[in-house]
Amino acid sequence: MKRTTQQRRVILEVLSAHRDHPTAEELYHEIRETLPSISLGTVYRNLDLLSRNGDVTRIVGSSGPSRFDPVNDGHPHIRCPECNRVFDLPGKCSIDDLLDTSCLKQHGVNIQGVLLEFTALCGGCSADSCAK
Amino acid sequence: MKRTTQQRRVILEVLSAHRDHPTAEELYHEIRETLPSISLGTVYRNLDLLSRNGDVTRIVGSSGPSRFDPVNDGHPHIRCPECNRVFDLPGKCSIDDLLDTSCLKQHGVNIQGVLLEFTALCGGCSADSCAK
DNA sequence: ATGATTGCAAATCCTTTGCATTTGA
DNA sequence: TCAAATGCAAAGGATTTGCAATCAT
Repeated sequence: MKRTTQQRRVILEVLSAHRDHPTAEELYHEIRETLPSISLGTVYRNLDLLSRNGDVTRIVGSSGPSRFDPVNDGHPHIRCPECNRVFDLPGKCSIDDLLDTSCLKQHGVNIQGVLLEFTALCGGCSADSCAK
Repeated sequence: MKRTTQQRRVILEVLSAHRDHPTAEELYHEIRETLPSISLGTVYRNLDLLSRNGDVTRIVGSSGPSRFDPVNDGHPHIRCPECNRVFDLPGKCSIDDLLDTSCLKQHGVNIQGVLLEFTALCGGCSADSCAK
């Protein structure tokens, strides 16, 4: 049975306060300010559990470590290949829209999840590129 | 300057003969039947080069190693969370369709790539689940 | 009380890299 | 000829796992 430990609560709190999408390691360092003795393994274990549970979203990318998103509504992400950061995409690209417009409906497939990520230079790195 | 080595040619040949999406390690074992002395590092190096070059597609998943697809037309994939295999999705879900229907156009973002992967139990694992 | 969860560290998995050697243009 | 590519093995980064101790219920 699942228990509400202090660690799990703080991990979710700290992640939920993020408007960006931190890595497990970044969360770990941040959480250590509140719980100095928490271990990296515990952060990984809980992020895994929370994402399996649908409380948060694990964003896997074409490179680098997983990032985590406290919002789990199936919205798409966009990744900058330079700095490897992930941003939310605004607009009506929800999971439902995707499924509606996709070829899945007609196949009667029971979808458990959608992984959608666009790659494009972000503003900062785009500016850097011009300077190069 | 890029050279056509025997290794690179055979890697591309073997991958191209696949209708599924093997991992680097799977390709490595298969290729060793033709080139017994090829190393895993060379397979990885070439798959990386080929995918950067747009000759093949690297499919990163929410778990497990990367898989590779000889077809690079931006078609979406579907992954079974049980056996972790990746299947092609038929139908008109091309990268262009995605971009047309997405919220990206109106943002004028210069997209470099799209990562689209649905998760659903495949036929085999779905049947297994019922037996459990 | 007791099973879930933790901290710690070692292990594992996947992938990349350094370097001496070989090979294709 | 000579830079690109290879084989080998070691290193690397991210994540998972085993285990004894702790903690929530």
